[in-house]
Amino acid sequence: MSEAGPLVLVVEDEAPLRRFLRASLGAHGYRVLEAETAAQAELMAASHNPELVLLDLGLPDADGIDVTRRLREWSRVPIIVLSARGREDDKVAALDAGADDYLTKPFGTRELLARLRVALRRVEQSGGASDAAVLELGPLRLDFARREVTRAGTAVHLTPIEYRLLVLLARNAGKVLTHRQILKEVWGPSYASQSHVVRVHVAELRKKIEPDPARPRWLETEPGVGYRLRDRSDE
Amino acid sequence: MSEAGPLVLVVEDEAPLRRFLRASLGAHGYRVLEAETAAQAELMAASHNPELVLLDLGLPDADGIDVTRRLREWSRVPIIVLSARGREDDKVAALDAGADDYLTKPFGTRELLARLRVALRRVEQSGGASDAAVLELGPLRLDFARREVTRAGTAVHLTPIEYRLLVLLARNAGKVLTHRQILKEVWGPSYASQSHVVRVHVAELRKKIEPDPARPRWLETEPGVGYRLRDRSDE
DNA sequence: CGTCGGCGTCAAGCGGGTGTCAAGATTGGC
DNA sequence: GCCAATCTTGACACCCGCTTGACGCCGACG
Repeated sequence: MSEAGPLVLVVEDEAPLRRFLRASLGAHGYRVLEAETAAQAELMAASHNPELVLLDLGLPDADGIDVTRRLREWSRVPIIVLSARGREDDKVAALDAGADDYLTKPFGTRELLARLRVALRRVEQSGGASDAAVLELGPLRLDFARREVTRAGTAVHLTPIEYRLLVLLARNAGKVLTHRQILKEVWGPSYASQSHVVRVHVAELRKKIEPDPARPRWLETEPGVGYRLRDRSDE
Repeated sequence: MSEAGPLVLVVEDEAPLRRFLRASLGAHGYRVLEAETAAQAELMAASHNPELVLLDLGLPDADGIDVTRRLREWSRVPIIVLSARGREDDKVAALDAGADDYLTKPFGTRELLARLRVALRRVEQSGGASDAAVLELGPLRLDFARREVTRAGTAVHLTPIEYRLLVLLARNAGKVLTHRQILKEVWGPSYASQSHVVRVHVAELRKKIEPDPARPRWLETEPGVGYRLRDRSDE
């Protein structure tokens, strides 16, 4: 049950402190990413999408406050600033730039970990409100948070597999998905090549979302390849 | 544009500091509520539903950490703790009890205001996910502060687990919560995959809040996924 | 013109998830 | 230490939904 803990990006140029943070966080189950410069930090934040950033203000190549501001242009990841500077102006500047917390060195490990938990606790309970909550395709409407599908305003009841199938197709609307892709995503990697199951469930799905299931207008068959959910209405 | 600012509840027993906070906050556009004791604080939090709480740890009638914990049983309002105690253990205890920030006296006004802005900024962009003191869903009415549930006007007695279960579902009304989510929130992270317990308690809950428990209209099950509490009354 | 392979449809059977009840186990109050 | 309330655990029946197989249709191709 020891699954991977939250991913934390540590931005710190001094090697000893960096090592210390890596050890402390690692010992408490966090996965740690490290960056030594502002440039590195932004790259890693963009590519690895960490769940929290520990940011030292005293970086060699840029001011930490600028790093905070630039991160905030596209990300809401919690940022905890670590700094040797204890001046009130520095704190205010960092916090107003978008930081979530500010610790002055030297700080206690237990306090750092507690403030880390606070930041992570918050993103958790605010939930995944960020990812696209609702998708509209012609008369179809998928509400992922509610796990609810409506067609022309009326609710449609879908079984678990039908729902997963429709979500997969809708997320790739317009694109053709092969039988193999569909099996892998909906049924799991172990189901090798039983495309018959797919056909049956596609038929069920068509009965529920197509005006005339015998002549599909939305969920089209690409013979020999797979299926596609149209994203445009007209021909 | 100068509408009434955010409502802040100041919990502080020393009159001079209380006056100072009132003045500082008032000067920056905040509306200020004041409480001198833990008992007062809880009452005012429940009745006025402030957008932030400034909490002194050293209250005459109760420990501030207990106040935090009790507030967290029904509210997610940001709590910033002010304390003369600078010991790391105190900070960790307060933060883990549910506080969002911890300032050691003496603190600078500008830093306090900055940390206040951070806390308020967060609730703002998280989009106010149902965070009221009392919630109404069809015939159901949940009073979080009083820990009281009524259905069609008559009080309903709920066991601790039933109550936590209902609160969780109500806070996410309309959304589907998976068995795993429910277990983690109500029973704790250690309970891995014992969805059987959930079923039993959902059944108990239905007996108490559903008109016809055999045919659930509000607490619906999403087969293979989890449960959902309806927020819309219609069919 | 016949055959073959891919696709859609239907029905049957089975398995797993769900609801329900009741018997222990546990807790807390007096 | 006992009683009441509550939570857990197990057993069991039910039912929905998934799978599987059979069959017909249609176009491709020899």
